[in-house]
Amino acid sequence: MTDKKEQILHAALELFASEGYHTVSTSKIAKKAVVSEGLIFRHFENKKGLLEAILEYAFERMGILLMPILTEKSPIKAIEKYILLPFEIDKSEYHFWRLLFKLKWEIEYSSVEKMKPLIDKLSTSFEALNYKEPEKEAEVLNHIIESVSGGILKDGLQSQEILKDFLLKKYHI
Amino acid sequence: MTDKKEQILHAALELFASEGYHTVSTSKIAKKAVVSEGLIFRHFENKKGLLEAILEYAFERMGILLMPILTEKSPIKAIEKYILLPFEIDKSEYHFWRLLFKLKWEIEYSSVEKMKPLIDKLSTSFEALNYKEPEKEAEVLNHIIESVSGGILKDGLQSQEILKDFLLKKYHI
DNA sequence: GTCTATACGATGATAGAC
DNA sequence: GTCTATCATCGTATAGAC
Repeated sequence: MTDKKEQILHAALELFASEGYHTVSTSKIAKKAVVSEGLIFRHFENKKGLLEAILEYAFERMGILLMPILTEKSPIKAIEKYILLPFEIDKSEYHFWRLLFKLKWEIEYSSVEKMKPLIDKLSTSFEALNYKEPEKEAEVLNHIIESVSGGILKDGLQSQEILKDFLLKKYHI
Repeated sequence: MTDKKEQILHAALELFASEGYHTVSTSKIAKKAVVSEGLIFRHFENKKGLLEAILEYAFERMGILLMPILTEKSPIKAIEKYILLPFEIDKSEYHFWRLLFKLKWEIEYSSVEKMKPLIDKLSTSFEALNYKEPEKEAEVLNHIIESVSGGILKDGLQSQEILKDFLLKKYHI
């Protein structure tokens, strides 16, 4: 993070995440990153290019976060890990994930595609556990975790924490 | 909708819903409404005032939509009605609800408060049906429907329709 | 109630020097 | 790689005439 390009990326991430892409000006980003505004356009073609660089990084991070679930051999453990996911996110990364939730409605990106491997994993896990309709169980659990995650990012961990044990019990964990 | 004020409201709703509050300019709204830009500021103090007028209307509409659930005597029917809600929304009103989903992340408004009566209703319904932890069941169902609704608004009805019967079965309806 | 004209700051982006 | 200076355009908002 000693590099100015990194500084820009970092400042933009925080600002986009907390205030949204359209509301944040390049001038504001430059000030926060303590660089000249022009530099932003040298490193990234334009404002949208800056956003895309951040998104790329974000998706990479999401992949890393999901990896332990995708590689989990035990079906019950895979489901457990997914349920616990939103409750164990580090607070320092909230703004990071908030950005993805915000952008899902602000710009068009196919979250469906990105989540496909996860849904598949959950689906085979439920299948291994003899659930009647594993794909649908996977979709529903995904919906629950998605909305719980949104709740945590909007209103804080404590707003959802009571659901943690309840969900684990619900899925017999 | 013969009134120019109505025309502005209508145009702004459509534009905000499809493109977001911050991206849409007052000039664009004026063009779509076929009125002068200045008129917007006569009827509504400023752009934010216009948004608030729309939001007020939106919350009123949400109240109307939820009313049949809140007044439903049969607990099982109340739950059924709530599950069916996102699947039965008229396509012509999609942009309307999309606006609320978008704004939840774009500006700050307490969706939690607005949903309180619904959660309470679901909670007492689950209680009447002898569920062990009715409040939590209510929260989880609310999460499911919230995320399913989001899916429908983003990717269309058909993306979620397979879950309709599954959810009804899941809640023994 | 409605329109035209306009003020004026902010914004994304570029050019050129170091 | 980085900064300063600058620009054209857009965006919100106001004033005044009809």
